[in-house]
Amino acid sequence: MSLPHAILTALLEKPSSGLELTRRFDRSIGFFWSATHQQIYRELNRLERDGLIHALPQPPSRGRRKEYEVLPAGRAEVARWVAEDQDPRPVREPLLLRLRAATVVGTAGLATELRRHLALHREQLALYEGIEAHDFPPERAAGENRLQHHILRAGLGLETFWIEWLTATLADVEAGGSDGAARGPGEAAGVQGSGGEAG
Amino acid sequence: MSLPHAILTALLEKPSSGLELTRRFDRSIGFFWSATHQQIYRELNRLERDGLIHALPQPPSRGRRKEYEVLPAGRAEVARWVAEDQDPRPVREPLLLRLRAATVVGTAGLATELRRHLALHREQLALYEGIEAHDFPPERAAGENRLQHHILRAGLGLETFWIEWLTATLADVEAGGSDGAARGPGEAAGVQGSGGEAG
DNA sequence: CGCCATTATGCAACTAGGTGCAAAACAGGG
DNA sequence: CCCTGTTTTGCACCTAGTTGCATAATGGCG
Repeated sequence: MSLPHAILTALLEKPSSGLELTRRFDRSIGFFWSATHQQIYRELNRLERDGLIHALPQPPSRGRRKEYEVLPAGRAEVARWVAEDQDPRPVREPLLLRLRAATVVGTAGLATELRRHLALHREQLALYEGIEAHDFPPERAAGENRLQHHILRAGLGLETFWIEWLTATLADVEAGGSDGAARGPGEAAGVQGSGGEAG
Repeated sequence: MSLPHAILTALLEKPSSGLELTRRFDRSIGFFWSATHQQIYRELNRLERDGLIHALPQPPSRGRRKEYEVLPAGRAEVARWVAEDQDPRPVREPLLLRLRAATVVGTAGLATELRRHLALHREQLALYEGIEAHDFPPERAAGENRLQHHILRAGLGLETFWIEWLTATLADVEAGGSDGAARGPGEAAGVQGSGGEAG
């Protein structure tokens, strides 16, 4: 249940309309929690219904722009949520599943996918580096915005990790080259994980 | 849509019943794609209906154990999926959102959460290291199971990244200590992101 | 045999995110 | 003023994952 809190945070930073929020999600908050405009409008209505935000007084009708502002109850809810016990979400990474599948059905087409992902992660890293250069120049390091910088560093670090991992994995996949099925159908039993069941 | 393929992969590795699959998800596949037994049973029925797997001939009735096996169509589907164009899923990380929220409403309670997450990630790293020591001992490196090892290394790398990041971030959060709201309500406008809108 | 804990499968309802499309308001040109 | 394209909000439906609970079979024990 993070979307409502993401929206509250965005509105605390700056009261906005739904469409403005959508644009800010696309370019900033969405790096770590993406949302479509439909989701955002739906959630704005719920938040207003629940008394956490309110629309600035305007005769409300369908296509008319509505500017929202966070109410004290909303701010309190965000503060509560920041301190809340919340376990890290389990990793869900289809690419790793596909790698595992490739050990059984063969690696045909896998290298192409790895290369494509590598390119995408490099692109994302470059984007983050641009933001860092712009918003956190070395001269005024250790300012008020240490936390913001850490958030960005998480993005930088994750992309860097994937680039390194993909590079290493790709090298082995290209070297191995067992494109066909690793073994005939029917003999696949009991191959993976000799008790410990790794990765 | 990864669950059906995860199940197919698991069944290719070793034909199993629903409950066996559930246990293997808990201890191995689920590290990168978790699933409950209810999800697994539901998906097994769909996969059978669609002709990708079939249950070994047994008089079928409610609580009776059913062993499943992958059909050729199922294996082909997995091979197709391995090579399929599939963009990396966008990051969804509530902890980073909460950090961002903390820059607005204050960091009260945040350090505790960071410490808790740090402990959990250290635990998970230790688990992965145990598996690596057991399944990939240094003497028989570079064997047939290079790919499996890379999968595990992804887990190791991610946990390592989070541990480092949490350690650095925690240091700053504990140093800063602006536990209360960073600024009075109402003046929050236009603070975050001077155009570039970082992190 | 009768009882009970455990194994094993499964349904139903709910939550949250994703997709497609519609409709009201607004802005500008003719 | 009217038409048209764009902005802005929103509904309806769908898919996937989660939670709570139900029910059948099985294996041991008295």
